[in-house]
Amino acid sequence: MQSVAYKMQGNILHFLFLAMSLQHALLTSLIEKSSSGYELARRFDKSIAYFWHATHQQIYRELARMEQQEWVTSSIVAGGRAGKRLFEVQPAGREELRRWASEAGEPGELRDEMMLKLRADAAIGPLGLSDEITRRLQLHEIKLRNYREIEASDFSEAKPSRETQIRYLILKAGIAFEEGRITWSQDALATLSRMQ
Amino acid sequence: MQSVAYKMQGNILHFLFLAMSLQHALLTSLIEKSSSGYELARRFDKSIAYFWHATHQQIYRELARMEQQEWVTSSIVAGGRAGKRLFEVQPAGREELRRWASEAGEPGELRDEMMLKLRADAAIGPLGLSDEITRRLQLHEIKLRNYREIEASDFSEAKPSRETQIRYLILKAGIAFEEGRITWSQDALATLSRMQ
DNA sequence: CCACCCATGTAACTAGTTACATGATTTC
DNA sequence: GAAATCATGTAACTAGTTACATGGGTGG
Repeated sequence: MQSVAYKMQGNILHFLFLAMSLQHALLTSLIEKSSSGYELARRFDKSIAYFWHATHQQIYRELARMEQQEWVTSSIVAGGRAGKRLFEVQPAGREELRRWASEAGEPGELRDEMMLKLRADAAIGPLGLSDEITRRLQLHEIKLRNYREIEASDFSEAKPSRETQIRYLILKAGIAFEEGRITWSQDALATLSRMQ
Repeated sequence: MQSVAYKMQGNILHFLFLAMSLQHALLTSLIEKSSSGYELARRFDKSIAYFWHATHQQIYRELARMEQQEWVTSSIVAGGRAGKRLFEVQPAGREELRRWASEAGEPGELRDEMMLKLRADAAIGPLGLSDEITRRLQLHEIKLRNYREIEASDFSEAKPSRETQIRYLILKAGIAFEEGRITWSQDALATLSRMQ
């Protein structure tokens, strides 16, 4: 959250803030595998989507910024489709990733609309939220099943590598989160039906 | 997430999207108690801050927008400090709150930087994240203790009202979240130290 | 030849953050 | 009379969203 650099743009002095994380997520993803913006967007949806979503527009914008800062370079792929560019992380990008990782940060917020809707229900009377809670409960159950499948297929080795163990930790955070939401949703449904 | 209205502004036709939630959080807060923007910001930090933070600048901006839409009105307080305005919710505001509550929505994302840092650690080698995880573990423990105190003081009645039961549900979501993070952090610390 | 996926991008917005600014009232 | 708190706001940014636009390649 501290400003660490500034530059001129037009006539306006302005500060760059370096608590941004989408860039760091992309750097990590590109270190794992150099890719085009499109591939990155697809992979992001699959691997980071446990806890984050980003649109392709955002990703292209951040890639352009990172290229300006020389954290990544891009080159047009010969054999690929017209215009396809391969992004690769440069030493400055790796450096930045290390710097960012050692920074302190805030734990993320929960930011769940349902909590607001419950407050509204308490304030202006029954709003019939049970259906929506049931819908969400099902979504959480589907997510949890997916995670459990990944767990069974990717993390059952006897002697997992360091990398595998870390990726498992991340998955377990997702599993715990979904389980928590499921338990809570069931509690909420029981409470609401008891009161109706 | 659907567009439901449009209007002219300058020469540009543009759409209004009504999935916004800060306005609905403020409407609920104002129904509970009509307040000035300043009081609202303080109260927001206390009651909604389990899962959401908003700055006073954001709150004043949304209050101005809601006044334009006639969801709230404001009047200068006679006895108060110079310029103090009391905001009150109008029927259109209550109507809007009901409409929004019956809408379907997406469950919130987790969006935790630490997961990204762990991925980076897996990709470019040990980054020494244990200290930061320990720091966060302590933050979660403090939050949990606070929630447990609120639980003991506000939610021990034998026959809680509907409103109290709903507010307790919201608190329990916060408690479950913090407990989940604590358990996960301990697991992560154990895994990292085993590998080091 | 048509639909679908790959691939890149612009325009224009809404939401959230940070810095700066001002002044009144209460408390010590 | 100085510091803390109450109270409102502007300016200027960064982050994220939605709509629109374009075109090539692949599979049926």
